Amino acid sequence: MLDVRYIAENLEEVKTALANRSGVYDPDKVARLYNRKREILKEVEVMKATRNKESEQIAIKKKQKLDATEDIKRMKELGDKIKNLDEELATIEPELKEAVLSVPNIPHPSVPVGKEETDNVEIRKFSQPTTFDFEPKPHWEIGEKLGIIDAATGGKIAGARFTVMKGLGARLERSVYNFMLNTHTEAGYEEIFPPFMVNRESMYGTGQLPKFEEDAFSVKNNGFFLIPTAEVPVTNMLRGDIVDGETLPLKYCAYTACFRAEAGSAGRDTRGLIRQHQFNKVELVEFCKPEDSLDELEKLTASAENILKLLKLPYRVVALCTGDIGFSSAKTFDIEVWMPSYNRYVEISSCSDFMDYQARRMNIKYRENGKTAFVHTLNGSGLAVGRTVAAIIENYQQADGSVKVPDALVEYMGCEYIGK
RNA sequence: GGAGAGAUGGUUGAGCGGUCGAAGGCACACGCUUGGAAAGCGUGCGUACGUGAAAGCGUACCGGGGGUUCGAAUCCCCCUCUCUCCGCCA
Repeated sequence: MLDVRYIAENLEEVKTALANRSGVYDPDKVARLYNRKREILKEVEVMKATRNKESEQIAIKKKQKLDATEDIKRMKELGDKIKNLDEELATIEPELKEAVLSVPNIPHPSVPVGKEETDNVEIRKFSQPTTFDFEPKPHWEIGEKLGIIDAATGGKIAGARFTVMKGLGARLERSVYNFMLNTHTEAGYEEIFPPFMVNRESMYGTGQLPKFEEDAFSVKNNGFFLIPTAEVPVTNMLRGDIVDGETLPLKYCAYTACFRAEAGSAGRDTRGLIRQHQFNKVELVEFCKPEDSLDELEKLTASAENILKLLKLPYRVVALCTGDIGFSSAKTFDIEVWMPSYNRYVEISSCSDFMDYQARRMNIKYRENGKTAFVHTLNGSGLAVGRTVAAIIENYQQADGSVKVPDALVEYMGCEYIGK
């Protein structure tokens, strides 16, 4: 969330900065409620100061066995007034909180201005779209034929958007995330294996709640949520903490399964591994000092890109425009891998700098030279495993229906081809 | 799931309804001392909001929420979490 006071005191500036954002939010309401809260606080704090002082006097009188009934009566009246004001505060505060939580992050000035996906800007490209001297097939057909992707059984035992990976398919899945974790830990990210379920507070912390509750799966008998991304448990590890500035940046990588209801995606990407209710992902999460965050975003994006480079998969990096960046993000790069069956680039990672937006919401600070300040948080997929597997199968497919194993994965797979 | 115990600052650990934002120890920071260190001594050491140029001052916070009271870390109620024992389980 943004700083409430900043919104109230720089209302026009905030509105201008958010002008190119999509969504509904009401900074005016934030300012109005904040100003009212301030008025009440001013009034009630003076009253409380009086009460505290006089109550002390009552204590002294009582100790001296003097009569204090008059003072007690006065304080009782004051107490009622305080109670009334406190009650008004108690109604304003949740409203204010809700209002400020609904205001999205301010895009960084370097973010391209635009309304939608088509206004995103390609930043760089690695390699060229794969060419074939035969008619390439989509990964779900290749996978089914090789007996490594079984959508039908997934549907039988769970439902639509669930898949069973078998044999070398299951091994490919495992190889890919092991390869990712090894690569990232060698690059200095600390490996985390978090819970796949989290409590409600954690979902609020990273912003999945309250706005996007329908996108998440929840567990009926205890109120937990299945994590939609490792960002949720890993970022929340530091919720409410003040860390020593010298430990920054803190860089984590985590493999988890991810669970998404995919509400509102009916009919989209119904075949293959692109859009599942459960998928594997390796996530990169970082906490750093404010002055470093834009550089760190570049590095984090490079770390994610490195996986595709090592796998020799063609990709491009896109800077999302103001209308397309996520709600909490100040700046986002998407990494898109070439997917022959789609005949276009498909998102495989989204790397975002949230600045202090998440940190303020989660109250994560660092201390340096005796002062505390909010950290900056960043995260990015490094990468989505299912989509990587799909991209490997499609880009490495051979004329005979087999799939060549990328050089970087041969040692993990223990073979050079799937289906030979 | 059953029974019991507990939750206080970075940590440990006191705290009779009143001068308690909270003793003491440890850790940490600075200074003195020293050739240098250790020890010793001294000083400092929570967060947020508000106000102020600053020092400071005000308010709130002792797991979370509610209540009693002129006044709550302390009393009452609800919730959450942790620990011990039992059961079950990987």
